[in-house]
Amino acid sequence: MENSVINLQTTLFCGQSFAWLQHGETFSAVLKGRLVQLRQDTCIDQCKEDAFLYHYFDMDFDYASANRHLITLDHPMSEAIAYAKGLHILNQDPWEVLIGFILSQNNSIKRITMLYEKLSINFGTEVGKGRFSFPTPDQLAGVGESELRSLGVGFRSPYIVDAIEKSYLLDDIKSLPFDDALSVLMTIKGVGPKVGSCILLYGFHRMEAFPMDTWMKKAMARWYPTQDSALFSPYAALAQQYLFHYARTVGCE
DNA sequence: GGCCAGGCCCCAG
DNA sequence: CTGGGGCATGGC
Repeated sequence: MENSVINLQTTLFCGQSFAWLQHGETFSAVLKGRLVQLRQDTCIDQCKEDAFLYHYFDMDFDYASANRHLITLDHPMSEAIAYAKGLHILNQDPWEVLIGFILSQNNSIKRITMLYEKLSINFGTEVGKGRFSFPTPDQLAGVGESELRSLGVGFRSPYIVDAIEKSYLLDDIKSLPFDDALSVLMTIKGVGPKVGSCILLYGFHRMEAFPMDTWMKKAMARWYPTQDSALFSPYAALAQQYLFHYARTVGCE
C-alpha cells in the first residue's frame, strides 16, 4: 500500500550507501559499470524495465508486511517507520560495501562519500560525464598504503590494503550462517562487529544483522534499555535502519 | 582552533 | 574478555 512505494531520497541517503549523488530532483550513481540516473516520479517504471535495478532496490521484499509487524512495538518504532516511509534496504555489491564501511569508521558520512568518490576517480573506469565506476579488487591490486594516505584515507589505509588482498573471502559468505560469516569478515583488518554487520546487511541482505554504531547505542539505551535485536526479529536489520535514521536526523529525545 | 565523525586495533589488567 | 587510548583527516 502506501509504504510499499519506495522513497528514493530516504533510501539513498539514510546511511546505507555512499555511491549516490543528488542534483536537483535527479539521483545518480555508477552501478554495474553504467551511469544510473533516477527521479522519484519515474523510479518505479525504470525498475520494472530493468531486472538489475529491480533487485538493487529490493522491490520484491514485502515491506508492508514487515512494517505491520514492527509497528506493533513500543515507542518510537511507529514514529520511526512513519518518518522513514518508503525506506528500502538496497542490495549492493558486497565489495563496494566492504570498502565503504571500512572507510566509515571514525568518519563522517560526508567525508566517506568523498573518499568513495576519490577511489572511483583514481582507480575506477570512466563511464562518461565525468563519472567513474567504483574500482574492482583487480583495479586496486597493488595499490599501496602511501598512495591511499595521499588521497586522505588516513589510518584506514592499511585496512583497505588488507581488504584488497582478502577480497576473495566475499565469495563464500553467502552460504554461511550469520555468525560464521561475521567471523570470516572480521579476519579482514579494520572489520569489526559493526562494519561486518553492515556488510552482511547491505551486501548480503541478512535481516538478522543489527549494526550497533554510536547512534544505535544511544537509541537503544534511550528507548529499549533492557532489550536487544531479538525484540525486532525477524526484521532486526530493517528496525535498525529505521531507528538509526530517526535517531540521527530527529534526535534521541 | 578545538571537536567530532555509522570503530577498530592494540595493549593492559 | 573488558576497558580505554590512539588514530588521519577535514567539515563544522
